[in-house]
Amino acid sequence: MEQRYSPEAIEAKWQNKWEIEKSFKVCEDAGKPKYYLLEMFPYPSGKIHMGHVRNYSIGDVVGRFKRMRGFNVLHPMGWDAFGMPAENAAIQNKSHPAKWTAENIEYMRGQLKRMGLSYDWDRELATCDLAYYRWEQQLFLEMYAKGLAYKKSSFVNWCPSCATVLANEQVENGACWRCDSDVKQKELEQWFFRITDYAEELLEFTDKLPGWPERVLVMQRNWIGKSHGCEIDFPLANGNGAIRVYTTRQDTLFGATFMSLAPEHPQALTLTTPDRLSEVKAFIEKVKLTDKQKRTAEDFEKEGVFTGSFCINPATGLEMPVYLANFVLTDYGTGAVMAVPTHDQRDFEFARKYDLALQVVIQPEGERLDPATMTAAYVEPGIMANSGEFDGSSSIDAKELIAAWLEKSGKGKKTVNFRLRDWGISRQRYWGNPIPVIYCDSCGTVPVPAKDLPVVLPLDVAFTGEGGSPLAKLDAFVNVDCPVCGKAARRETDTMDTFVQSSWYFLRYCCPDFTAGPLDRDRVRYWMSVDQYIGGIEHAVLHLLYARFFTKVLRDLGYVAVDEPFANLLTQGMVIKDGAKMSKSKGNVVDPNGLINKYGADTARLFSLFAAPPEKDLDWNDQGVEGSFRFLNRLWKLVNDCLPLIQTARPVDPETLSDEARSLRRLVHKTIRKVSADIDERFHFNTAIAAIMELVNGIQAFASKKLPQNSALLREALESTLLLLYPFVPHFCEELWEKCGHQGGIELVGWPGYDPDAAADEELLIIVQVNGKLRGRITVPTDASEESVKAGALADDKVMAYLDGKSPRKIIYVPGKLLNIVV
RNA sequence: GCGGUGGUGGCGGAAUUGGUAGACGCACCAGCUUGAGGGGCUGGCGGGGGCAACUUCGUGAUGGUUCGAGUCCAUUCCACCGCACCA
Repeated sequence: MEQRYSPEAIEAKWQNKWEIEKSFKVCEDAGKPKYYLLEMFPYPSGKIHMGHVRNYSIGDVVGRFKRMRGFNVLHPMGWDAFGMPAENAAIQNKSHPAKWTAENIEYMRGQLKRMGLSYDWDRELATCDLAYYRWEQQLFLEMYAKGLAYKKSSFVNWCPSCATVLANEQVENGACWRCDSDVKQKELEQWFFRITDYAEELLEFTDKLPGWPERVLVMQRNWIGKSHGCEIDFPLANGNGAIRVYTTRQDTLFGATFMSLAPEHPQALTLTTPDRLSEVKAFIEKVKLTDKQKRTAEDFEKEGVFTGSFCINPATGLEMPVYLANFVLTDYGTGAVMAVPTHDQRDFEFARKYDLALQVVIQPEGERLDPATMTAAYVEPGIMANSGEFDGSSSIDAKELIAAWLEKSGKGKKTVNFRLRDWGISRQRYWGNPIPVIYCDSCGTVPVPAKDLPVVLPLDVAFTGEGGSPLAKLDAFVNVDCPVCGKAARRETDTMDTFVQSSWYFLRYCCPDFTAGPLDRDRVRYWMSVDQYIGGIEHAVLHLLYARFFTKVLRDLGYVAVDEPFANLLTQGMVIKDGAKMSKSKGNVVDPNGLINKYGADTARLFSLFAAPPEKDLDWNDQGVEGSFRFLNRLWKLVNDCLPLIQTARPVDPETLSDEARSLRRLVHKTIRKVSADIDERFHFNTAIAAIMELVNGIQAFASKKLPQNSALLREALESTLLLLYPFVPHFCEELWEKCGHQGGIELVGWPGYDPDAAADEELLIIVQVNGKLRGRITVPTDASEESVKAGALADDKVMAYLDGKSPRKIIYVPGKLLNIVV
């Protein structure tokens, strides 16, 4: 009779059943509320790690809970399958990225299935499948037609190790986000997505995403980097044109005494006088060779070179020497800065070094700055000085006044500037989605006509590891007739950034089998937006910004009806062990396979959910895993011991219960109430599990008492426990549920409701304080009046001792909770 | 420097609206069970004092508001994360 808890057999049994019956397959159903639940899809790197276990365990609790609650839950899974590691592995193993990727997917799919995750596997997709990326090519061409995809020559971030371009978002501390090599600057013709067209809306909607963590929104706002300022033209002294600057400090205009240009500024060389040419060229070369990270560090020595030219301050009419300066960034504002050494620290240091003029135009209140004795720039607000008609007003007002004066006089205009740059998507790599474009000597850049799509990524390619894209060496791919004029032309050999694929995969999940276009508008309309998205914080800017951009573009192309893709975002914490993030290099990884082999998937899931709330870092602890396993064993034994009682039990009759029995039943219904709220409202799975553990402790204590056993109550208590625990440990609960004599599975039963009467307290514990300190506890009937509670408290021996004969000055009563006697 | 998050027992963490600080679990200690190991069961477990009932202190620090503060306010220290020469 007694049977040990053996997860291996149980888990295989239920996983098999779910697979055969396609238990989690969904389609659109107008009769049910929909719930789109999504976890960030993995890169098929080889095998899953603990971060995946945690991410997908969190998701699965939500999915199973929502299904029990009657929602039509879309819960898909797929593979972010293009990318560099596949190519690198292919070079190393003399294999093929397609083979490596397919094998990894095969293996990792098996691992996910062993975790018992409730995905609709019929919707599985891999971004490297033609059935996926072909539609992305169509979307690219639609974006090209609208001017949202374009090509330009620019200085780009170049990773020499990966031999490819990186987006700004993929450069971390001047190094490649993937391989950590130093990133160099290189001038290349590149494809871009015009994300800057959406900068304003992307920013605006960060205030309309209440379901997102504040820090992610803040990071996105900072990344977009909107600022208000002015563009001002400084005429050249020789009368040949002007230099345009961007500034947010137009209030300091009268104090601008020289001009600083980025070394890459297009006017840098044309402004250089012949006598200065060799020195300027040497400076530009030097800056280009400097590592960008070092160059943009705050403490990097400010250096520059005089071009020999002068421009005119449009406010003062004074001549200003034009310098090139290493700290001026070419891709922010206009790449030219009006230098105000008295009120900007960088300009101050620069002016001191090159002995340039200083003019104070903002005086702190009650103080007079003297340029001769200043040791640092004064950057705070103050009173305007040396600024003509603006003298005497506050510098805060002067910002507006001078902006208005510039506009009126035609010398400048108010403008808004963004830090966000367009998204460079060209990658000089093979394992990606080919950019569907042809170059013709006569016709220029020609998009591949719709009838010729898709551009299939050829598989018969050699992986030598020598520089350059393998595609460029494949004549059969490169050489093509121009679709316009028919003459010999060349294909684009760059592929798209893998972040393009992950920018719309969640839309394709709505209709993965659709063959008439990228998206089935009706099905997308039914499912979108994603109700809950769950993933790592590392994508706070990259993926989550690109996906928002794509959703807005696809909305404007008529494919989707929503403004934002993800209504609620949960960023789960990292998995930590021995004080550091789990990683191969630290040698502190716990292999999910070993864990599942030893304890089963249910224990792995339970511990990863119990040890910390989802958004916090999880401190991995092998002994803690033992504790979770122990709990399941204890419950297993308890249910099995009670089976004979359960199987013959009738429904509970509240009228016949003893005091102990009513008390246990109260615990059952209170626990249902708490667990429901913890899962649904707060995603606090750790406290939900703790409450269930308390319930099990209570049931066990009751069952072990030598009381006449109440089979009806035990049945209600244990079966409620199984229902509550099901989202966390589904195999375990299904198995015991079946043993209790039920057929058809737990999800059909639905989430248990609680009986308010059964959960209601019969008497109340009132905390009695004297002067705010705990001095006694009294129990009173639930309907006790304030007067009777006060009388009861004052009559309490301990309370009386503390009152020491003094009469209360004031008595505060919090109904049903607490009484504070002030003396 | 700017922004965000956090600081509670030996450890992970509870305390949802300002109302019993330390739920639940881990580790540890004692006892029972078992041939031993393992496992299981029972009890204890913030610091100081006391045989004990009990008492006193205690949520990074300092001050404040309040009958009452882990929770609110001010100042401050520390840790982690993100951004950072952005004109």
